Amino acid sequence: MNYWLMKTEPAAFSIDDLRRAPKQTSCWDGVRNYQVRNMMRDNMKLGDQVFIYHSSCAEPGVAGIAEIVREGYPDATQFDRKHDHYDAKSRVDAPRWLMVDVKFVRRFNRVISLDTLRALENKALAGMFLLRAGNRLSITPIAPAHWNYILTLE
DNA sequence: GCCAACGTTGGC
DNA sequence: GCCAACGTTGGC
Repeated sequence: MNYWLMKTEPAAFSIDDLRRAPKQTSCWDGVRNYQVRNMMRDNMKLGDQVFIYHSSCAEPGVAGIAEIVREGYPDATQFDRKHDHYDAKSRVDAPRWLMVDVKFVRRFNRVISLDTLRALENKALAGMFLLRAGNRLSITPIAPAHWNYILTLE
């Protein structure tokens, strides 16, 4: 099993929105980065566990856990002319962008803040992808040891 | 709102 | 294939 971290802006879609969604499940659309697309296509598997990370908000950090319940399939928004994520260069018979479905697992009792994670970047969380300078990927892999350590921070 | 980082685009 | 311009991300 693999572990991931997926970023979302809580003003747009938060861990609570996922908890309240039908079947507590949502597609994860809008990815328009090839590295992230490739991870969705090649590496994200059913049952993989995901940290839901809140970005661009008062307290950026890990807010809870979700699970992959459907592997990569075409992101419908790429073909919707009225949608912000419309991609005129993508073709229905050769979709450029994928999404996965995620299901709510649980919300943390408190957000494990970016500050908290940063304080450990040269210690228990050395090499964590999220903490690398300039990292802007909306989905990053998490090492199992880091996953387990972060759980102890709750 | 600023700005550093860095991915993407497109002219050459 | 190079690289300047441009757009986006996301913390602050």
